[in-house]
Amino acid sequence: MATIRDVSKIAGVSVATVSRTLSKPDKVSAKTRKIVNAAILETNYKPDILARNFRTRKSSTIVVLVPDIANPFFSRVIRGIEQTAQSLDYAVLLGDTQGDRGRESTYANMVNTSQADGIIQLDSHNPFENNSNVPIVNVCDCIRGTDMPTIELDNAAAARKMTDYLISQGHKNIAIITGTLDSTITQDRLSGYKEALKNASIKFNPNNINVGDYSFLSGMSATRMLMKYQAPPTAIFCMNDEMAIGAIKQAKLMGLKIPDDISIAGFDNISFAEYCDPPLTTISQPAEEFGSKAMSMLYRVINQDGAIKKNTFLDFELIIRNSTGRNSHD
Amino acid sequence: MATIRDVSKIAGVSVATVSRTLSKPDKVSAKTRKIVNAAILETNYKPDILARNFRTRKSSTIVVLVPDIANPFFSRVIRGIEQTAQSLDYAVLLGDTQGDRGRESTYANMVNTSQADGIIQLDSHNPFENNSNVPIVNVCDCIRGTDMPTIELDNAAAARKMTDYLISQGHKNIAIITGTLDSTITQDRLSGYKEALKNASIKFNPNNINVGDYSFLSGMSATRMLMKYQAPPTAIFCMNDEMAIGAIKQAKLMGLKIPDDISIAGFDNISFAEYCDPPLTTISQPAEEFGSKAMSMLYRVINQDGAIKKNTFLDFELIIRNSTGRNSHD
DNA sequence: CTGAAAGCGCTTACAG
DNA sequence: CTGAAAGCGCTTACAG
Repeated sequence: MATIRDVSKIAGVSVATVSRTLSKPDKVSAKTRKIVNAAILETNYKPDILARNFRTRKSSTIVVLVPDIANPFFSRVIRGIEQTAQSLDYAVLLGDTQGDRGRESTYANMVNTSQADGIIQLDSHNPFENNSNVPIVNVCDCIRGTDMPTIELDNAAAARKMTDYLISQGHKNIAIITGTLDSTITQDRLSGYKEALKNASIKFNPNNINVGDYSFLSGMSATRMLMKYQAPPTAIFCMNDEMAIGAIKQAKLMGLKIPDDISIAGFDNISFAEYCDPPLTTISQPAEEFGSKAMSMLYRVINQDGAIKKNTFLDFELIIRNSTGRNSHD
Repeated sequence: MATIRDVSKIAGVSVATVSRTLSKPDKVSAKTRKIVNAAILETNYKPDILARNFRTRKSSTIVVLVPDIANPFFSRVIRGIEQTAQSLDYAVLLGDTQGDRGRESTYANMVNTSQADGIIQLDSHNPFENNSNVPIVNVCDCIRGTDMPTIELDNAAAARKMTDYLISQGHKNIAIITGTLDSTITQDRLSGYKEALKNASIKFNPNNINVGDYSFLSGMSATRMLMKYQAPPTAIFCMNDEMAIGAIKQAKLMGLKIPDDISIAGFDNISFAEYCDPPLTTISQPAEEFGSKAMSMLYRVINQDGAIKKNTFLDFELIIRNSTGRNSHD
């Protein structure tokens, strides 16, 4: 590969001039620029970005910590991150952590070794033990009480909206299948559910809370348990669409009609929500926008360029489809 | 951040010795090692990997070119890449190309600028105009007639197996909904389908080929057209699961019973295949293994360490579920 | 507008 | 086993 030195020799100028022609062309005379550009073409010179990054002490790379890249919601968030990173000339390193703290800190540490300039964390952990001054943005599932800027949904409000809707359909015995309990998202959605019940003066029944883990299978097994109660719920609100799809499958296996016998709702509005049978009532989240906003925010944090908003909330939408309907049990 | 210089001063040794303590500890006396390690601890020194990469002329980073990260099959492949990359101490840069050649070559060019050591390409394009000597592995959707090592399925054999199975169920009028025609995968699966018909002495009907684009919607619209024929097909083989799920939705909308009125099969065995209604008959592909094998192969190419196999074929499996059944039309 | 020079933080032959 | 020194390919104050 040709280096800047090769170009400078052929052009008969200093390496400084070649460098300037590339980075600050207005500081170079038109004539010199022409000569240099010709030499660049001739040598097929491509600047060594690794060397440049090393010299300028910035990698123009960010790392995204994601619990599971194969999750259909996260993969859309990452698509949003990636698109915006491209337009800002940042490269995106993938840190699939599988929820493992060790992997998280390994990846997060890439900032300390100059391999990345900042971090986008999609999980509700702080990858650093104490508040460091590493640029980091927390998106989707956000920790409370840290200095990290967050981009999130008002998950309590969204869960309240869904629960309100189910109540409006005449449901009183409404179960909820939660995600893993250590996640902020789970906690917020749970409190939104409880609030809605309270506002409607419906007594909260602890048996109606079933802990899942955001997987299809946990949606199935939770539903199996719930439907064995003496007074089974007439509606089940699942904290994500996968669990709701699992719940639908289980309900059908038990011979139940949806939504006549049981209403089932999800959260996320993944693309399959529209294609399952019946189509899923759910909360739509702007997945790509989460990614895009997170990347823009991280850019501002890294480059101290623009206002840093501590907490950003994006809009959600209740999508009513046919997996839910009026309570026909009483 | 502490540098190697800081450590060397505190330890009272040269920077060379600090460097060796980290990279070739057996070349350093136990006593010196102890002193150096203490100094490293004291200063909380983290080697600057960017500087190291620059110095050693390798980035220990690879870039993966993927048409769409949000595709549930690709995201599993990437998970496989990422896991293996981790164990080989490589970082993974994400290149979501959206099928755009310009983006592909931008990302591929990162190897020429020292930002990456090699490329995994998930699409059937050569990102370089002419055969370059850039380390690259082509996986899943592979180009014919290049020097790139490929890791793929025998897609023709897999499509033949599915078609054979449908024929064995008494189907003769079997339609196929293809992916985009410029993809090698599409071509291979199409020829497998044709071969199977030929082997069974079933006359191939060009009207039974409907071109889709691997999306739900194209599965729906293709099915709408196919079912309007005077003699509509009794089975539809879709080249991926999304189109099959779209086809199922459309068939239901038209009041058809699956599989009684129409058998529908997919390809990929994404996680939703098991949860749609009826569960989808499909071809299972080892998505993670594709990624993992691709990464191992790329490692060997980059480091010229181990045998390079030009074409690797992984195993597929026919998964029979309830979206297909015996032809009950004649 | 241009060039000479320093230097980013490492690694690694080379000499001892 | 250890150190002094060169150098990876750039960028950027500084001087002119």
